Amino acid sequence: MENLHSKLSIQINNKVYLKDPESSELGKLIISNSIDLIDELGFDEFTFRKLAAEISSTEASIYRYFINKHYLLVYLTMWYWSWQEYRLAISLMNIDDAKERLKRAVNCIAGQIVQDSTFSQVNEIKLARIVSSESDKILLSKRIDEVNKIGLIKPYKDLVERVALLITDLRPDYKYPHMLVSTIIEGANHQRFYAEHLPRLTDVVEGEDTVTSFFTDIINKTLHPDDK
Amino acid sequence: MENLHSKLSIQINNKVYLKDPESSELGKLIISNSIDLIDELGFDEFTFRKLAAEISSTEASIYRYFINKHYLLVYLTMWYWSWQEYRLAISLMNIDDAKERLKRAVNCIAGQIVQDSTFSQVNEIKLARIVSSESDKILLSKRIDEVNKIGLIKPYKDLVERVALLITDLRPDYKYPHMLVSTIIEGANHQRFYAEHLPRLTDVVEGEDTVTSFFTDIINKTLHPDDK
Amino acid sequence: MENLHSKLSIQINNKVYLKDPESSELGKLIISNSIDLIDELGFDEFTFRKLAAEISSTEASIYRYFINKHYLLVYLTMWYWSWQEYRLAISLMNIDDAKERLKRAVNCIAGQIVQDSTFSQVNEIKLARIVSSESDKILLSKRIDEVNKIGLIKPYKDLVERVALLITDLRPDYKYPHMLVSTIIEGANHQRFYAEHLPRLTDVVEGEDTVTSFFTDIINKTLHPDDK
Amino acid sequence: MENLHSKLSIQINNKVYLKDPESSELGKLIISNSIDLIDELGFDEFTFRKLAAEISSTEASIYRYFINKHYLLVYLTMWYWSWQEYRLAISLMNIDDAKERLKRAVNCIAGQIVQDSTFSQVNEIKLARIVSSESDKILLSKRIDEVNKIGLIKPYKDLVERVALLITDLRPDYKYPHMLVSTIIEGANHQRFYAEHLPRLTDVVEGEDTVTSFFTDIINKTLHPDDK
DNA sequence: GATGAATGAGCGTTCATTCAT
DNA sequence: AATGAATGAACGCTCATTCAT
Repeated sequence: MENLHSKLSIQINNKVYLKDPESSELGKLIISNSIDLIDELGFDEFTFRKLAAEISSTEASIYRYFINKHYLLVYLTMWYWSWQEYRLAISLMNIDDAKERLKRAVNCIAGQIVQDSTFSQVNEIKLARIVSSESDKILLSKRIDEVNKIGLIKPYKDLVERVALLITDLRPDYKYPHMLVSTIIEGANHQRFYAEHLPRLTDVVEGEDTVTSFFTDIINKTLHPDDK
Repeated sequence: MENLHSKLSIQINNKVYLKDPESSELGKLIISNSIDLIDELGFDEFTFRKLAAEISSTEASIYRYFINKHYLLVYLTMWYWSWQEYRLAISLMNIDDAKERLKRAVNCIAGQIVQDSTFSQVNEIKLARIVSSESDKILLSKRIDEVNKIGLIKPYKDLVERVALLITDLRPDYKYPHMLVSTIIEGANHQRFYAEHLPRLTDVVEGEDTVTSFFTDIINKTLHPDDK
Repeated sequence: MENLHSKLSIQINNKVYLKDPESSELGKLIISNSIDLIDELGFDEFTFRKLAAEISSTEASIYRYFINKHYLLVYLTMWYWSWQEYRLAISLMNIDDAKERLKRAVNCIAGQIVQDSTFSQVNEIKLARIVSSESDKILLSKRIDEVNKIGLIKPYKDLVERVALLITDLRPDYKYPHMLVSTIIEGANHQRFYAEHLPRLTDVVEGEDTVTSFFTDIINKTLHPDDK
Repeated sequence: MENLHSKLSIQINNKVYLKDPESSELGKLIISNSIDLIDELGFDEFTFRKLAAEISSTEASIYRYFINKHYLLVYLTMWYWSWQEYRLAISLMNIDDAKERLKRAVNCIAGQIVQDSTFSQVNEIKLARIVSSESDKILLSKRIDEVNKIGLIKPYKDLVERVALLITDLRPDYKYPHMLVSTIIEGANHQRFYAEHLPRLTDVVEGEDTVTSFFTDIINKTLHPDDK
């Protein structure tokens, strides 16, 4: 497992940050506390001032690491998608059956997140909640082209691509693999949020992971129309 | 058609505003110019100060109508969903076949928006783009519970409900009609945005409305697995 | 009593208001509700907007009566001092002994206020509390000279004068009758406030009206040094 | 005198400020100029914006030192009372006779203020005038309990206590020492203001410090009724 | 005479950011 | 490398006030 981890370790494009937060204690504090704080306040209410107060440091110090709070959010989001791809890679190891591979992938991207103890300064559950509710502020933002141009969306596109390939492996003639994958990823995020706040937009069934069931059902029917 | 319009006219919950913007010239200016400005700047950069400058009025005057810019966005979004339901109602008139009704509904909610000359101060194309990229700031916001409690999300929930019922009409045993509908509506919004900015997340085919095709395909296969 | 009341009825200098609030129902509403509201919020937080909301009228309507909120406070305060002088006049009727007259006067100006049912729209207890804590904003204000020039402080000066004369009647050689009276009036206000909020500045004795006792003691000793 | 000063230097509760204004040049500018400006404009017209313009700095910089202008006024007032206690301490040094001690104390608290060159950035004459006319905005304010709870009124209460003890030394049986002291302090402030603006409330005698004489007379008669 | 609508002005506050140490 | 101090700029909001009806 150790060598796996090192092989698959999470690499973040160095254009998101000015100084790698992994390279110092303060940097790690910035990461872990920003996750807590954004989860608690929402991204709009989150500021470098509040973060600085939280870690007993100063705004100026945080600016050493990130140009602005938008880029910090991009960093967290990229980390999350990279981690998701890493999880997926592990989940697919030594699995050969295309159907089973896809099933596992859907579980990864639509299923519930659990804490991963490999990365100590990251609370993956909170981070998933942040990505859920705030990542649209990156993906649908006016700044998307600028951010995309320097490659910061790559981890997300890679994840989508990788799952899309699993679909193509299974059904080479299916015409919309990328749309299907990105719709599932983002739809799952939304549905989990609605389950808590706007249940009339969902069909929650007590005691099962309705979100996963829903998307698995779609995948099965969409890709295996004549299977039976 | 005239009497239809009056029957189906768009009513907005009066808790979103302090003073009905439909009730005065200034109010209408606020609506039409806020649509232009939010579309141009994005909601984060949009401020009452800028809007006031645009309509040669003052922030104080705008505050007579809306508590803050968040509620203005809620107003616009509610208007949009109400208008969508109104469009849907028209599109389904005198159509009896359940399959055809659902097909038309999907076209409505996933299809491209065109300008509607009935409502002069609203540019529906820009508004659709705003709802596309900013409505998550309402639906996924920390304030959702407060906003939902006073009934401001009702138009969206009603729209989802109405389409979900079409699904139930066709397949009474399908378990996830609401999730399917809300996923389609929001997925379509995202996909249209990606088509322009992040094509690797989509599967655009030149010369066809890929988004509609994609979701129509899902609907068909998900709801008619053994039809043919 | 009726003719007494008419003789001694409270006349307010007509320069404080634009339109006499006694002359209309709305005017009376303005008076009674402003007393409630200033007592509740403090004068700084009190605004014509809030008052208008309270009486379901508009700011513009209130401006028909008073130039601004400062003058409304002056009105209330003048009313209060005039009412105090009226109370004093009643309390001294048919009393001839100079000592007794002074004693009653001190009771009037330093004693606790009770509701007077003669003036229905005025809650004298609340008004006394307002005068207590806010009248310094008139008497010590930068605008005092402007307000004083048009005679708006007259009721207060008249009250002080009248009590000072009682002192002079008793001790013609006492040199500081006005200072003594104004110090007592204002001191009593402060002491009552402190009794509630800053007891370390007072010497409250359970079960007696310490404020009155304190000032009565001062009066007695200051004016009767060789009485015994 | 030097070592006395260091012993008795003025310490201000650090809850009034965010950053100690004594700790920087800007801080000292804030103090000295706010005294000038409040004295000139009155506290209501005084704003951080105007102060910032005066010292060629920005509101933001001032907010580094004080939460809001109310707390700045509390700071100034506390400083004033601490300074008064310091003056008193000096004035009583090596004086043993209780009567003489009290007499000096009354001179301190009721007498006229003169400039003290020890504290360069503070113009004590202006500050005294400010405390005179504005301190009631602290002591009688709706916020008094909040301010008192965190100890910001302590300097005033200490000063009152200290003088009250002198009274008790002289007349252990006198029942209202605190009321007498606080009445004198505040009465003196008012009387000095009236002498300038509302002479009919006072009994000014040309060429003597009437305010001091008046209160000294009260003290003497109130505390030594049978002395002669 | 009373009100509805609108507005000019300015306050308090916070933010993102820079500079000097 | 990290921080303390300072600041320019703008935002959100409210107030007092006026005008037209």
